[in-house]
Amino acid sequence: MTESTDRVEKVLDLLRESGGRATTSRRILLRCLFDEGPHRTAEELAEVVQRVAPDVHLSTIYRNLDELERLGVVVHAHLGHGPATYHLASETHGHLVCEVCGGTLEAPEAFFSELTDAAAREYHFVIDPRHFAVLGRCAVCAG
Amino acid sequence: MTESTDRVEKVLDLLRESGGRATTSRRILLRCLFDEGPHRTAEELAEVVQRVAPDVHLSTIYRNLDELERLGVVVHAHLGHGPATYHLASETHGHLVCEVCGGTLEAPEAFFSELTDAAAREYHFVIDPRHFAVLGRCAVCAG
DNA sequence: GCGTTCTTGCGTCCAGTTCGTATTTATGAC
DNA sequence: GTCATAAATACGAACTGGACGCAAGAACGC
Repeated sequence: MTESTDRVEKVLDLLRESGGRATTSRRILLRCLFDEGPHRTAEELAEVVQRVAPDVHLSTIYRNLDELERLGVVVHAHLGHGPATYHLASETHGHLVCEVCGGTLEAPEAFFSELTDAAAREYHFVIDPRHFAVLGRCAVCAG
Repeated sequence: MTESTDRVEKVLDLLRESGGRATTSRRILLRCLFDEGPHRTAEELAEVVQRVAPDVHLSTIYRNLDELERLGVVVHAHLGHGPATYHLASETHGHLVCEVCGGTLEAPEAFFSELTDAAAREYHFVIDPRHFAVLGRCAVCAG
């Protein structure tokens, strides 16, 4: 608990350094991001935040997530259809998402390195495997 | 023109075979799909169709695209943010989409084969590289 | 032709997200 | 501590992309 509080305050310092302010809703949101698992949608985060501070509005969550993303603290990813999910930038990875059951597999960035290299070589294109999921069928649904 | 008319009629035959009907709006939509370039959004297609038949409703476009997809004539792909794009199933390929400028590169399915193989090997996951784009930065925007 | 069934147009509704605005709040200067 | 000021907030409304229900219209088999 104390550890995640430390990390929260570190990010708030970062916010202040860039002209932002350390507000209650940001503190709670950050706590949730550090304590809860990854792949949280804005709505899910809002729900958790609102258990502590019911007045925090969903649009505040969105704006704070935007701000945190601009600071490089969180990133969002689109895992197929449906809402975007947010997680800490320090925990990035690629995603394999099943089109049938919606299950997601996390794959290390290294898993995409061959494709990334090929894209750079053949198209001078720098792939970011984190922002969008790679879709397909999982072991169960493909069988 | 005559050639694409032939192709349109062939699809309409397919529709009839599966219990569907050959309607004016479907004829025009198919004409657009064959004549216009790929990567058309439903809205763009609606605009083109409506130049010929202004009464065709956007929801009709959606429904017909769904139906054509069920028949395997067209497929849709999500190229990053924004609306889905539709193109002929015979012209499938993967997409590399630039997050900065929005430009899209088409890559043959073979380009993804190593990743596809690795996913099958390591995760028993069957990748479909066509449905969602791979995001990143194009040569210009990465430079 | 004629009835059946499919399709269409229209309006409405939905999720996910963004935006405008008046009000509140954190922060630095005193 | 107090105060001015700029930043953030709550709230609601708007917006985009798309799905849906329904009554009216159009294709098709006979």
